[in-house]
Formats: sequence, structure tokens, C-alpha cells
Amino acid sequence: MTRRTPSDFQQAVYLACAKIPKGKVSTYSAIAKAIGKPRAARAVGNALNKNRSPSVPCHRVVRSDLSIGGFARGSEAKAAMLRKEGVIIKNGKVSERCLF
DNA sequence: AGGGTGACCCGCT
DNA sequence: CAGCGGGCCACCC
Repeated sequence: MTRRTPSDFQQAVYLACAKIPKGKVSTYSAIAKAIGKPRAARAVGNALNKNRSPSVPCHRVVRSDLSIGGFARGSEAKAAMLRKEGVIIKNGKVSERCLF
């Protein structure tokens, strides 16, 4: 599965996602800020959407509104996954936002 | 090389 | 308080 060389930005996004402890969730803005681009929340989502690698817990990333946001596989699946991880979901939204 | 899209965010009405 | 529009960044065709 030789994929195209991921850009530095994308790599940073994946790394930041992997840095999220299990049972916790982060936000796109937080990731963007962590990589040095607080205004690149869109680019962050784009990187996950275009890649959505199984090695990257992209489902642990939610919107700043604590909402699940979107998911290439289905936002419902994302919420279910987070629930299994130990994250409390309320009405399709995260009860507590845990930022590392 | 340029245009369009997207898993977003913030501000205004 | 809620809803709508514009803006910002990166990737794909």
C-alpha cells in the first residue's frame, strides 16, 4: 500500500491524533494549534478525511462545539467508537472535552 | 497552474 | 438564543 508521501502537515496531524490518550478526545482546532496552525482546523479535518488511516485514532477528534462533527465512515460509528473508548456521548455530542 | 472541495471556526444579524 | 455567511488552510482534479 504505497501511499503518496504524506506532507509534513499531515504527518503532524496524525501524530497529534495518536498523542490523544485513550478515553479522551481532542478538537480540530486544538490539533491545528498543536501543529502551529490555529486557523488550519479545516486542513486538519482534510488530512484525516483523505487519509483516515486505521493507525490514526481520528475518531478521537471532535469539533470545538463538542459535537462529533463528521466522519468518512459515518458520524454515528465515530460516536459509538468513542463510547467504547470510555468517552461519554450525549445526544451525539461529547459530554466532556479532555484535552491533553 | 488554477479552481473547487472539505470531518472547521469565528463573527455578525 | 439561534441561524447565516465569510474566512482560512491544505489536498485533489
